Order: sequence, then structure tokens, then C-alpha cells
Amino acid sequence: MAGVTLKTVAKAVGVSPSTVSNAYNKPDQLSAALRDRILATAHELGYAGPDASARALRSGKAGSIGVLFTDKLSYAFSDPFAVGFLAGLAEVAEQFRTSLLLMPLGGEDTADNSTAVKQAAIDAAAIFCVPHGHPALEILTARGLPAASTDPGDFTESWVAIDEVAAAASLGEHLTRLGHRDVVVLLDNARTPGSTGELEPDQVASGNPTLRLEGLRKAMPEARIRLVSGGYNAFDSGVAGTGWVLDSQDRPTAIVGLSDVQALGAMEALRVRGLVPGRDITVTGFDDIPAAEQAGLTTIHQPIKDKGRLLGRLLLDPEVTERQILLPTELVVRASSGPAPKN
Amino acid sequence: MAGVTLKTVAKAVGVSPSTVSNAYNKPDQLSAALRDRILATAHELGYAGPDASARALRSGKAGSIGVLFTDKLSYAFSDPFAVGFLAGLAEVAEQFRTSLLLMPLGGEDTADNSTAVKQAAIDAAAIFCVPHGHPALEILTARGLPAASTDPGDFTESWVAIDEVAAAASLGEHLTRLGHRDVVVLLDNARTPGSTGELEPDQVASGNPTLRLEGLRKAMPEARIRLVSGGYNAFDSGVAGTGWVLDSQDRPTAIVGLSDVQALGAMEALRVRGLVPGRDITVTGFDDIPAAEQAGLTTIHQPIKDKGRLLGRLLLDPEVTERQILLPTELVVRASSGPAPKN
DNA sequence: TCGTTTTTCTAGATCGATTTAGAAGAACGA
DNA sequence: TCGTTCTTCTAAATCGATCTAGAAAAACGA
Repeated sequence: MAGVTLKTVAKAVGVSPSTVSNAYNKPDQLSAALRDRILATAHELGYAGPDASARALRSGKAGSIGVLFTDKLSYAFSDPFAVGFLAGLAEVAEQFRTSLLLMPLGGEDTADNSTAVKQAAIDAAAIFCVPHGHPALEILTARGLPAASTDPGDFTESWVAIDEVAAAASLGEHLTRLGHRDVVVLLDNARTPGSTGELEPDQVASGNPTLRLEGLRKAMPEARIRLVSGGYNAFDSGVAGTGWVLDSQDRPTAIVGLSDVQALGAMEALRVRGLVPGRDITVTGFDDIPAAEQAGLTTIHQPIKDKGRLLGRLLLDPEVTERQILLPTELVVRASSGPAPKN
Repeated sequence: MAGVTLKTVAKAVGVSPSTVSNAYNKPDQLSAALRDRILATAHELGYAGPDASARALRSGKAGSIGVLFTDKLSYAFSDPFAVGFLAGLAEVAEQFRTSLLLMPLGGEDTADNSTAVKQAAIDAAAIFCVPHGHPALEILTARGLPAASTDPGDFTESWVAIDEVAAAASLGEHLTRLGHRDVVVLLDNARTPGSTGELEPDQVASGNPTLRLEGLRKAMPEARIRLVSGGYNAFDSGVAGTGWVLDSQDRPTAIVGLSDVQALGAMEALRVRGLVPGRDITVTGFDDIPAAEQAGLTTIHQPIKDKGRLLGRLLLDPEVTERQILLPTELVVRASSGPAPKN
């Protein structure tokens, strides 16, 4: 059972290794009778087919694309937005008979930690919401693999993205129209994930968050905008961050979650305190995950599954020649946003 | 840039390939000065470190475990239950610096289609809700890799599971107590995924579904139990299947979804027709995903994230010596189940 | 000073396949 | 019948590393 290789099979059948290889990979290169005989003895010997690593080495194809999936792999799954992206990507990967390799990035920011990214046998890489400047991205560039990102950064030629600035601006305009001049932005804190409290501008992870803030500031030039974090991008940190804000002396009139999961956490924190979103305090999100609709959350819709699909095709489908794709977004106004209370 | 290998670097520095290899893998085997020199020239030459496939071939370790994730990879992501499992698994994989390789199983049931499973460079395999007898499972056994499953089937020595029969029975007892004698079970149909309608017993995918049905039948010996499918395991097929049932002349008093997503679909189908779950028709689920609580769905709770975590440790943590782990379940009664209307 | 241990480095085999170039034989056309 | 083409199969090189065993040099102890 153990140690059965192409050679073993070849010897058993009495043919050359090349022929056995051809039996698996190029059926038209040998007679059907011989092929059947080879496959039969292979089965008898318990040979499960050509070894994956050896094949990958020799042929230079791994048959899989790597996915750099947010800073913290295990957290990513708690955000339906991220999962939607993965679903779209998986759909395309499935079509192209390609596997998806989810790689942990390693918590600390030392290059040594991204071993998975260094050692992964992959043909290409998909990058989803990885903060700019993350060491794993450098490693990826060093490897010279084709890569596509959800961020129009400077490190990959290919990307599928939305106009983050414009989208955030449309949200900001909505808030401005409603009279909000005192806003708290709820975001995740990559540096010190555990702590809850106000953030300095330089603590914001570069990438989407920066761009969204930029758009918001542009559309709300006269507003006071504070940054608050409750930790990682998750429901719980939305609850925590909002709780911290609400229990302070200085409540804003609106809370802008930089993701829907955080915004939903914010709504929960309001509910616990007997406050009604949209009446007492406005809450908005970003992404438009399914739960946002049920909760009546005002948010920015973006076609996330398409994002995954297109990014997959960028990497796998040779017929797709565009390298940079911008997807549309839409402001979806629901009950969680309302006019700012007059004081 | 292209074609830079260990050898190239070795030649450039003037040392043997072994030494360059050691510079990367066994830093204590050479002087720090030489190591720095090697790493520096490697960087200059644009060498990104040892090739993954070659390393995997020689050392026999791929650094990743394969995930057989439900029949249809792209559908799996729409079920929070499946995602929860993956989150738990990813958490452990992350700890052990191991990547997760999501492998498409291939739609049709021909062995030829499971190429990914054949060719994947993996050290072990995690099997989540794959129907018994799926060709991919045979291939996996043939490869002789360590594997762990969520089903206590006969093909893997290791598993993490719940007592499906007992759990389903407790649900059945609940329904019996409430007076239900006419039940429709809502399940997914692996054979002909597209169609909506009644299923013959032999069309039920063996694995979890069979066991749950067994438990249900055991606890409801006097009830009429019909099987209905709306397609794949998804919200939409719950809606479709239930719609088909409700629009027929022969309505049951209870609808048992074999997963929460399908049960939630059933509730939606009721809502559309102005029916109230638990009053007009009882609806139950299975799994207890977060949305179930919000919707007030009576269901069976199982610790899905732990399931993923434990399965991961079964494969990765040498300190875990148990091979078979049974997790507890709990019947959670909510508003969606109520007494059967007397006729 | 000499034998022993430790450190540092290397030669060469090996992992398990695929690929290229070409040999041997069969089939074919004229 | 002879040269040509097609089919079927093979020998040997190669993919890019890691590993084993051991050599050379340095450090050490008495």
C-alpha cells in the first residue's frame, strides 16, 4: 500500500513509467487495451494516481489559487459579506476545476509569520480586504504570481472593486441632508484589536477604511467625525464600540458602521438601551448583507457575490481580458436613518 | 527574475545548494554571517524562497489540509451552519499554520469529475456533510490520507459528530407531544436538485438525512411522514418545497426542515400566504443557526463551531488522541412550534 | 601537543512524477 | 515492393528542492 509509485505500477505491468503517466494524463497516446490493463493493476496495487506534489513540481501547475482572506481568517467567516465574496469565488473555481487555498496570514506583523503564503503551492492569488502594506502582500509580489485584489492598490495589476470614496460620499450626503453634524464612525482596529475606544486617524488600516473615511469627510465637510473601534470587524465589536459611545457624555447623532456587521452590532447596543435606530440615533452600515434588509439598516449595497465571481474569472478565465473592473454601488435607505434631532 | 532557484543563489554566493536550503529551513546549521549573506543575495536575485511544490515533494508535507465541503461548494456558503463549521476549522488551522484547501467535488457523480480530490497536495482531509458513497470519498480512501468526517460513517476512523438519531428523536417527541400526526419533512435532493415535489425514501441522500429521518420516525411511530424537496439545501428551496406543500390539497400540521435554512424558507412561504408559524402550521429546523433565534424557530442546537474546531484538532493536534467525538445537542423550543390544530 | 568534540559546510542520492525526442512496428498509398 | 505516415511505446533528462552521511575546520580539554 505504502510506497507505490508510477514506477512500481510500470514494473508490475511491464511498461515504462512514461506510459503509465500517459495512461492517466493522455489517454490517446496509448492503446485502450494497455490503458485498461495499467489502470487495473494500479488499482490492484492500491495506487491512487500520480502524486500531487510531484505532478505540480514537474508540470508547474498546482491546480489551486490561494486566497488571502482578511487579516484574521477565523474572523472573516463571521461576516456574511466576506462569505458572499468567497461563495462567488468558489462558484467560478468550481467551474474551472480549481481548488481554493485559504491561507492564514499570521497574526503578528512579522514577515516570518506568513509562512503559509510563502510555502503555498498555488498558481495565482486572490486578495480580499487585506490591509495595504501587510507583509504577506510583499511575499506574494516577490513570488511573482498572478494576483487580483478587491482593493485598487498599487501592488496588483488586476482588481475588482467599487468606488469606495464615491460610495461613502453618497452615504455622507444622505446624512448631511438629514442634518447630521456629529458623527461617530465605527471601524475595526487592526493594531490593537482588543481595546475599545477612540482611534487616532493614523490607526486606521489603510485600504477600504481609509477610502471610505475620505468619502465621508468629503461629503460632510462641516461635521465632527470621531473614530471609534470595538476591536475586530464583528458584530460584538459593533456592540462594544457603540456601547462605549452611548455610555459617554458626548453622544453623536449618527453612528456610521464601516461594515454592516458592526452597524448591526450598533443597533443591538441601541436596542439594549431602549433607543430606537433612526429616531433617537441614526445608524448606517456598508455592504448590504442579507441581515441588513431584515434589520432595516440604511447601507451601501455592493454586488459582493459578483465581486468574487469576477475576481475568480480574472484569475482563471483566459477570455476575460479586462484587468480592472469597477462595480456599481447603491445607497439603500431604510428605517435606521432619520433626521438629526434638533437641540 | 524567472528561473531563479536554490542552485542559482548557491552559485551566486559560492556555496552548495544544501547550505542555501539550510539558510531557509535550519538557521542553526550555518553561521549567522553566511546566512545573512545568502538571504541578501537571494533577495537581490529576486528569489522568493524555496519552491512550494518541490519542498512538498521532497519533504512529504504539503502544509495544508483538504476540505470536502458538501456536495456543491458554492451552495455551502449560503448555509451559516456550514460556514460556522468552516470558521471553527479555520481557527485551528490558523493556530497550526496550516492552510485549508477547499476542493470542488464535481457536480456529476462520475469518478472522473473529482479531479481536485485526486490531485490536491494535502496532508489530510476534513469531510463535511458529504453524502455516503460519493466517489470523492473512495478516491480519498484510495489515497490513504488521514481523514476525519462529520459523519460517523464507516469510511473514516476519525469523526466528530452528534447523535443524529437521538437529536431527531427529541424533535419528534416534541412534535408528538404537541399532537402532530401529519408531518412533511423538507430535505435536499441530491439526485435531481432542480425539481420540487415529493421524494421516495430511496432518493434521500445517505448520511445525516437518513439518520435524522430514522430518529423522527422512531419518535413519531403513528404519524404520517411525507418527504418533500425543493432542490438543494438552501433558503429558496425551503420556500419552494413548502410552497408546493401548502398549495396542495393535503396540508400537514407540521413541516420539519432538515436544516435551519430550509426551515426559514418554510416560514417565509407561510408568511407570504398569511399563515403564522406555530399557530397555523408548526415549523421546525435543525442546527440552530443565529438567524433561527431571531426568527423564533424551534430547532435542534448543535455546537457547530466546536465541531469544526475539534475536527481540525483531530487532524492537526498530535495531543488529541480520541478518534471519535460525540457532541451534545439540545432541543430549543421557540414560537414556531405549537399544538396541532384539532380537526 | 594530541586526540576529541563541536561547528560549519558539502557531495550526491532522492522525492515522484512529466516531457522531449525518438525508436519500433503497423498501416498505407502508389 | 518501397518509402511514407501514423500509432504506440520508451530512455533519459528534468522539475526544485531536502536529506543523509560525512569531510574539513575550529574549538576544546587535559
